[in-house]
Amino acid sequence: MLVRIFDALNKCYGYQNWWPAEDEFEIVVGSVLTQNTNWRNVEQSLRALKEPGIMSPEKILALSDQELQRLIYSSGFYKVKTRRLKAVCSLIMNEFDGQIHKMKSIGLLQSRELLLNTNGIGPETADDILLYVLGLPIFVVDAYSRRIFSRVGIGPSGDKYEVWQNFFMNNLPNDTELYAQFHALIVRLGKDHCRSKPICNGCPIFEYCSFCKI
DNA sequence: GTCCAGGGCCTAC
DNA sequence: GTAGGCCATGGA
Repeated sequence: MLVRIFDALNKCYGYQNWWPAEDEFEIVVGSVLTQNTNWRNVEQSLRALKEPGIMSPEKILALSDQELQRLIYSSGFYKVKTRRLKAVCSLIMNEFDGQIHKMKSIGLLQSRELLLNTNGIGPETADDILLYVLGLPIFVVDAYSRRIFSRVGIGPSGDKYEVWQNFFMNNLPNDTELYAQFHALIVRLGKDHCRSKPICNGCPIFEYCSFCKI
């Protein structure tokens, strides 16, 4: 069922350029800034960091909190996100010589554990980094995933992250590219359809979705 | 004016 | 272990 839904979304929307970024560290920064925040707001902050050439862990750590807060202001929660960005930058500098891709050498489970023990990195942000930066096969669960597949009527009950992650990973091939594209397609679908409307005209998964058919 | 966005932490029971 | 409050801007 999940593979068929993936195919339907893929056919409808095609390849999603996810995650748009010039380098791997920019994805890390974006994953923190986009927490509960519209991507449009995040893009302003990413530009504010890139234009003066500050998009690196050592340069971000060299900024005062006030300077960093000003640069990421448009992303909201700018005080907590300043703390979180510096925490993940410190991790990258202290453990991986400033190069996030070196984290891959310690394996998926240890990488995930390390990220989850970092202030401001929860399960979704950790999995964003594992999947889109390190290219490791792990499924990213978000609010859209839960909402859409609850409405389709095939998702698990409750909203525990690991339960939902297991639901996807136990019913899909263990494939980084598929996980990356599926998550992107789910977000795309979530933006287009099934937000609050009781009927989703033209929804690409209409035939599978009990919600659309109400 | 209200609602929500590509979450996570902290505190109180 | 979990429900609720909090963090905050910007567009619809």
